Amino acid sequence: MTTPRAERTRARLQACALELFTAQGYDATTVEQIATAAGVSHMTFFRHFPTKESVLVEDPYDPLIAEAVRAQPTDLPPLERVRRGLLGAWSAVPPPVDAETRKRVSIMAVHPGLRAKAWENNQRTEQVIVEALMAAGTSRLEATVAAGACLGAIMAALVQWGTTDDDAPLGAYIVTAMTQLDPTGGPR
Amino acid sequence: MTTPRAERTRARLQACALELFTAQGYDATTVEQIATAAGVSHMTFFRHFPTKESVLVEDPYDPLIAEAVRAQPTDLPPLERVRRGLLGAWSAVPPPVDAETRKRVSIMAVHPGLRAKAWENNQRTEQVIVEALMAAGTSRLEATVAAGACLGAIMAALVQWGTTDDDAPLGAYIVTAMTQLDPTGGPR
DNA sequence: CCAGGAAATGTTAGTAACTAACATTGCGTC
DNA sequence: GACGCAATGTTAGTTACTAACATTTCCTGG
Repeated sequence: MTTPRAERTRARLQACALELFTAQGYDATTVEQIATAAGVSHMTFFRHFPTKESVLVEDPYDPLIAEAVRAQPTDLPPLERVRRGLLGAWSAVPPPVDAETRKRVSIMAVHPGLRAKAWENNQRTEQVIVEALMAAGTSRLEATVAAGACLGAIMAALVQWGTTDDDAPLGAYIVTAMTQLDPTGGPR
Repeated sequence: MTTPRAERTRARLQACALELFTAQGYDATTVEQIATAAGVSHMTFFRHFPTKESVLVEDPYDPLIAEAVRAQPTDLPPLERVRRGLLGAWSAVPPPVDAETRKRVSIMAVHPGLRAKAWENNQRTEQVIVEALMAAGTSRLEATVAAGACLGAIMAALVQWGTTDDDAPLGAYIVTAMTQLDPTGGPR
């Protein structure tokens, strides 16, 4: 039900923000500047994005991931279920990764504060995975640890992908990360 | 070389902060209030702690961890080296965990923003582990993923310990977390 | 005991990310 | 073309944090 006008200003804000961030750096860019560049006031910015960082992130894949984890056979250990679930979710519905995505990740990857904020998002994903596991009888501690480990690994891979020059696809990094958590050592 | 006077005000600030946080919540407590409670100005607060959150955290164990990881046999896979290193560092020099520590962790555990900030600290630890692994010839990607996975698991265990009522020692949670990453399934 | 100097703290003024309350403008519908 | 609601603007705050400079406190040597 989002109005087309709102959607346009939202996109404009995102584009201007990305441009300014790459041009002069994240910290050196103020919300006021972004808003002005997009032709709106700073209040409008905050109506579309709750925080300055949120203009860089968006990640509506949580339900998908939860489903993929839930679909794993319950006789596997929790860590393995999360590992296969994440891998499966990725290969089933690979999110679009374009040049803009890369730019966004790059900005985040080199900025400790932003990486931390990105982790805040991860926490929501973690919650979702934990619930999926607990629904199958796993204890909360085991579930949280399994989710934390896998997401920690994926986050690390994401940051690496964002800082390297090499133009391998993000998917390759994700697969590497998850394979490393394979107790069998995975395919060699 | 820290002067005794400075050390005392630092401690006073920490104590007052903890008290106010537990009494009225982290967000509802202003730095000004903490400073006033400690009998100093807000500038003094920031001279001792770079940010508001930093009054809750401190974690000078990075060198220890790096050493423990470095000491692992290099023919083990990276993840296993980190896993054993962290487990070893913990059992070798368990940090003092008192009621105050628990209070601090509790405050952090229920506050998403604070958890994210705590992750910012983790990143420094991650860096240290990555360097230790790379010194033994591991690729940066593999090293980062191994460190990210283990720290993600430990972080998850820490948060669980901070939110549960059960008074099991933190060490038990850490061991559980690391055991879950054991590819052999660990001791049953 | 007191003077000198450095470390710790205070004062003041400023920036930037947010928030709340209320006014205004644009845009589709009847 | 008026009406009504969503999107935006204005204004005035609060709070974390920084910089520059003034002041106090405390230790040390004479």
